[in-house]
Amino acid sequence: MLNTPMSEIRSTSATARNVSAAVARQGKLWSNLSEVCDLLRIPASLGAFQDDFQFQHMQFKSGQRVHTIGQPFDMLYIVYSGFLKTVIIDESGNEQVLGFPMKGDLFGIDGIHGKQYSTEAVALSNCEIILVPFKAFLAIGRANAELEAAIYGVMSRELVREQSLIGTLGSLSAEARVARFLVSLSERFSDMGYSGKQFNLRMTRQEIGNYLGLTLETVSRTFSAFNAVGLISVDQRAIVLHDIQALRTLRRLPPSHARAKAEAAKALKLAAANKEAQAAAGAEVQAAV
Amino acid sequence: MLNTPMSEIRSTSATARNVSAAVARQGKLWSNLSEVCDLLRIPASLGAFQDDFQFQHMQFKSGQRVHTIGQPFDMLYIVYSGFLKTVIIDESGNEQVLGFPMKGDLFGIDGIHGKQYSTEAVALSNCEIILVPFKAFLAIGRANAELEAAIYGVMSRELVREQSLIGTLGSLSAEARVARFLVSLSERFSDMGYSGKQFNLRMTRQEIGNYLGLTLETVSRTFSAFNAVGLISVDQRAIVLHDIQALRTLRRLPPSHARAKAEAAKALKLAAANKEAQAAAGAEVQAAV
DNA sequence: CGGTAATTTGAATCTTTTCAAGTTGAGTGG
DNA sequence: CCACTCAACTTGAAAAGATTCAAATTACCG
Repeated sequence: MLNTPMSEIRSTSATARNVSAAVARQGKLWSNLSEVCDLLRIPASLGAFQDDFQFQHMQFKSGQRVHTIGQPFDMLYIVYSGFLKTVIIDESGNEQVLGFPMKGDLFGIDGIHGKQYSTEAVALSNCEIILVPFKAFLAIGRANAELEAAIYGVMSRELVREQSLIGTLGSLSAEARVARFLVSLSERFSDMGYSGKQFNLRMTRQEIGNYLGLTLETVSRTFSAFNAVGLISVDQRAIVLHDIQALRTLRRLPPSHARAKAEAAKALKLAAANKEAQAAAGAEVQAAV
Repeated sequence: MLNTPMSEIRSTSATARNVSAAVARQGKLWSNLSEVCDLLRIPASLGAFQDDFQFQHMQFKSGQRVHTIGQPFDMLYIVYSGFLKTVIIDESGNEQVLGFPMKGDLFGIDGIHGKQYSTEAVALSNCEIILVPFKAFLAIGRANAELEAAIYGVMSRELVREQSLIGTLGSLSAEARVARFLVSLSERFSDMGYSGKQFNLRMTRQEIGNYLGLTLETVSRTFSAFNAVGLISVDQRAIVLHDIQALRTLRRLPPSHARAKAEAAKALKLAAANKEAQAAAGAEVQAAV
């Protein structure tokens, strides 16, 4: 089930298709300022008239690193296409996933302070990345005051995103973390023009668990539990969200013995009654405390 | 024990004392740009010659809010003196502490994106805060290119600080979290010119626990355990760090039954032998995995 | 000096992790 | 094209770690 590749769901514009074709041929491309602003979700009007700035693209194969920890900082990066993860590595070599940058996301900001990157960005798929030399980045702000305010806004957005992750790690159960992770992915896919209801995960259970402060087994079990109560369908990397609102506010699933009772009740009845039991199990999902 | 008030440990400069006196009289004061740069740890040379910018101070009593969630954004804030906490509040009213701003820290950045604050800043003691209108903040950057780069650096620093918190929440045991929290406080106090070895906590166990993703009981127990093995001394809010390096790299304390055995051994012997057992328990602290 | 908030500590419980084993799936070479 | 292999994933059972609930003690504010 659910093996539809992402590319078939994608709502590709004519421009995007031409661009992809071009990339496939030359593996290289440039973006102008207004395209970059558009990607970063900065009101287009601000950067529309500036064509002095051109930004080079660069291709990365799955597994390649865009930048590594300790590497001298001189670039910011914007995802043009593909999926990545950013990680920090502590003194004993343990990774901590900080985020999963995708189309329109800016990364590398951590390098400004300290003049070297404190994180590592790894491509999870083949990626096309826009290179933004920090010097150019500064020059843009100087050239246009409104744009500069918008740039601060983009950095602030990153900060808020991280704060939200802190909130997730600091106070939610495993189930709530996984649920919100799925909702957050859903929203980002929607923004990108993909389906927010069904999509393929681009990262492993290990990476998800690491990101959420859980083990891969807990992530797997939680997916299975959500699947069992009908909140989602999972098959490996393929996900379908059946009740986004429930996922959004979920705090805990009913304890498994209660679910087992529900299962038992379901088993006693037959086909027709079956559906009602399913619905009941779904309704039993707890929301706020 | 350890009731020395912070003010006695403080190494107060002549300027700072005059300033404090002035504040006590008028409850109001202005800072110029070079003073602000100094506070933010921006190389002094950059802002030294600019006297066009003046920033107003404002007093907050313990418990007062500097800004609240949803409030329209138009200011950034720099701590001149005192201690605060910043929190987010989720849809069901639960707080999550994000940080404890103190002297020299910039906060309010989260408000830039979205034009309203997404966090709340609460004074934990009487505070003096420098108000930096965002317009002025932008103007500073425009007036001086080098300064602008430094400003981005300060924002980047905040981002890195949050990433480090994410790493802590995502992968460390309760004991390691508390240990690193103490080390981090120690370093900040040192930077401020206070003692990094002994200090008073400005926040409750509840607030520490919330910040670290733990319950207040776990924090209290962990303090007690560190105290028992001689890593620190605790008495209410008063803390003495006896082995900062051990705290920095600590992953787990030996299981309590092992410590109990050590205690038993200690009980059998007497005064002189006592000290050796203590040392042994200290040495037993595990570091890397 | 009384009253409330903060802290400590114990015991039981619950969640998540750890360890272990088996399954599935994609890619590779014969 | 199929067997083989490795990584990813799933699931179970036991163990560990942290939380919850409860009670007692200690500070601190007015």
